[in-house]
Amino acid sequence: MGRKKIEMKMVKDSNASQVTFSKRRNGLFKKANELATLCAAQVAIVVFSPGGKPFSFGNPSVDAVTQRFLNQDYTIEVDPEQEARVEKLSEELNGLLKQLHIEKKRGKMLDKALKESGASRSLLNINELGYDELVNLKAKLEELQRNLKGRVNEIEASSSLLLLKKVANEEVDD
Amino acid sequence: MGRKKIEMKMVKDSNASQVTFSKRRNGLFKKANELATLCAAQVAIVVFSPGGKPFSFGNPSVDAVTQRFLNQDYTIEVDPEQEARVEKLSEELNGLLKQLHIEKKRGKMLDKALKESGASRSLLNINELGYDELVNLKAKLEELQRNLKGRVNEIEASSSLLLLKKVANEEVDD
DNA sequence: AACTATTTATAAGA
DNA sequence: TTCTTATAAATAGTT
Repeated sequence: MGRKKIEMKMVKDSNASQVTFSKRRNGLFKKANELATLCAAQVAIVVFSPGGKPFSFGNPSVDAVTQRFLNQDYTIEVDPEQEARVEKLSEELNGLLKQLHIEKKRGKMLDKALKESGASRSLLNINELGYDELVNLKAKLEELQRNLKGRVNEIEASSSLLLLKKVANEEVDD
Repeated sequence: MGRKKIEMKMVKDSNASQVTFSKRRNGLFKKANELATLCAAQVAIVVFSPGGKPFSFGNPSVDAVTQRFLNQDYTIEVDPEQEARVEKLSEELNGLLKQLHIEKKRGKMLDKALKESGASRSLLNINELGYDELVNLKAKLEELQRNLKGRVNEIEASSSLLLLKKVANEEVDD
């Protein structure tokens, strides 16, 4: 759909391919969003770029759709040995969760203390910054934002697909 | 893209909606296929129709994309020791999921054969004995998944705090 | 299911 | 990267 018709299956030079990927990924996600909005459907998409970076779209969320897949479950055959391993894994994960919880609390306390002691001072400092310094700070914040956004995408996609994997093995059709 | 422009978010009469859903789902999957073919990208899509029926698209397969996601490193600023443990747990879980899938397929085949033979389910000792255990395992896996999801959330929250703190510090330093 | 009138997506180009 | 534009492709309403 453009200046010329393109044939399928070409691995153009990586530069142009990157542009095409970016455009078409946006298009795909837009279509998915329209499908969800227009038809009250639930949609989850995960894409790996040629460079290996993950992207995801979900309505209401990748996770929600995933959960729904999980719940339309089938009978499962059990192996007692497996059951024991799963139990062990659960315990280990619980242990990790406790540690993480502790660390998280510690981080929050530090953050809170930081804000209380230095918040107003920081604002004053910002006012005293020169133009170049402000530009610098802005760039840093933007980079931070991009990094965090990408991170969140990856985390969501990873955890969601962990759930998806069990059930989405065969393609379903009318 | 049609006779008239349509506004987003309308729950038309269920009949027309069904047609729209079908058309657009096909379009979405086609786009996904083009993206995968053209850009050597991997794509996985799952859709629930308004009627609640599941559809999926995958290239090279939903399962393959899923596997790749699983093998990704999505930890952030965790201490190395924990990171190693989580990695190990992920691998173990991955293995369990594989086995689970195999067992699930076997269960389906057995079930199908059973129905075709017309035999009563209660006559199948092995299957019947395993049922409670199967339910048990299913519940445990779901719990495990919830735990893992919670852990990812915590990692995300922790990293956010760390990053915010870092910026605040840089801010003061400047 | 097919058929168009239109809208939308996008390949190239800037 | 972002925008512009010519054209291909998707699709809403119709038959």
